[in-house]
Amino acid sequence: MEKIETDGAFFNVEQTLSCGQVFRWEREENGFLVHAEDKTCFAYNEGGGACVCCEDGQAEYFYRYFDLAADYGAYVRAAEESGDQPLARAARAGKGIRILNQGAAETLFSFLVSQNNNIPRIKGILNGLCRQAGGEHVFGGRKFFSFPAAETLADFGAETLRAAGLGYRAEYLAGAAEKIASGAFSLREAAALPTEELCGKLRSLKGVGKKVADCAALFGFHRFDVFPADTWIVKLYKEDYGGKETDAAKIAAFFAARYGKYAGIFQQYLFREKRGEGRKL
DNA sequence: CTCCAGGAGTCAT
DNA sequence: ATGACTCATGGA
Repeated sequence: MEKIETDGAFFNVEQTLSCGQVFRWEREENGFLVHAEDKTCFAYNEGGGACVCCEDGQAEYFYRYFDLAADYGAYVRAAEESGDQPLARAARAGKGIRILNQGAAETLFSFLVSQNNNIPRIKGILNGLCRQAGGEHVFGGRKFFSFPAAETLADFGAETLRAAGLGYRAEYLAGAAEKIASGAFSLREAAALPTEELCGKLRSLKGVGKKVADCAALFGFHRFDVFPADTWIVKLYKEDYGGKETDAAKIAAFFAARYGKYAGIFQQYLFREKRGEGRKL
């Protein structure tokens, strides 16, 4: 077992996990189990610090996963000095958020499932998919299910996915998995594209619209220059920014232009603040 | 019962 | 370019 210890001033595990960027995690007694692709770790805050425990040889993976090389104090400072009061308040309250480096495929598939759905149910569906289609891996002597490979999801097919509770999204996931598995869609090539082209390529997949593409770009490709606009952000825009647009795409463009290279992380501060901390996930 | 959830595709203006 | 309608599913 390996252990990463770091300062907790700008790394709060609960905030990082509960702000909607990741679905595969569970609260334990003194921390959180976090599942990423075919690995699991245990993360917690304690006495002003943060710790991540993982299997031997995975420290580098999780160091990058939690984006521990980046200076999130600088993001918080930028938000506080922006003169944007709702943003400054949200950043102060959520200063422990970090944008994870999740696997591109897992992120894309997860946010395909997320459309017109709620977070507890998304978590349930994804856990079910892992149990049915994912392999097993071990952490701390316990067995956990991995996120399924695109090939496995493609083999499952739309009917099986529909039975797993995906509803009308089953065809979308099956189609995307098939294109990725066959090589017709290359996530590796997509990763080399500038953000706008990356989003365009993602949106060429059926079922991937503006919102899902933005989430995949931010959470799966670590592009901070997008601002995913969901129903909560629309509400925030109307109530706290006095905006009069109603189209989510225009609202996303408004914030993306406003916040530039910080749009993604600022979006997480605002999303978490608007959705509220006390919510059961 | 209706409404909503980290929306997107399709078709009619 | 914009607007309504529809697409499963479960919880409130």
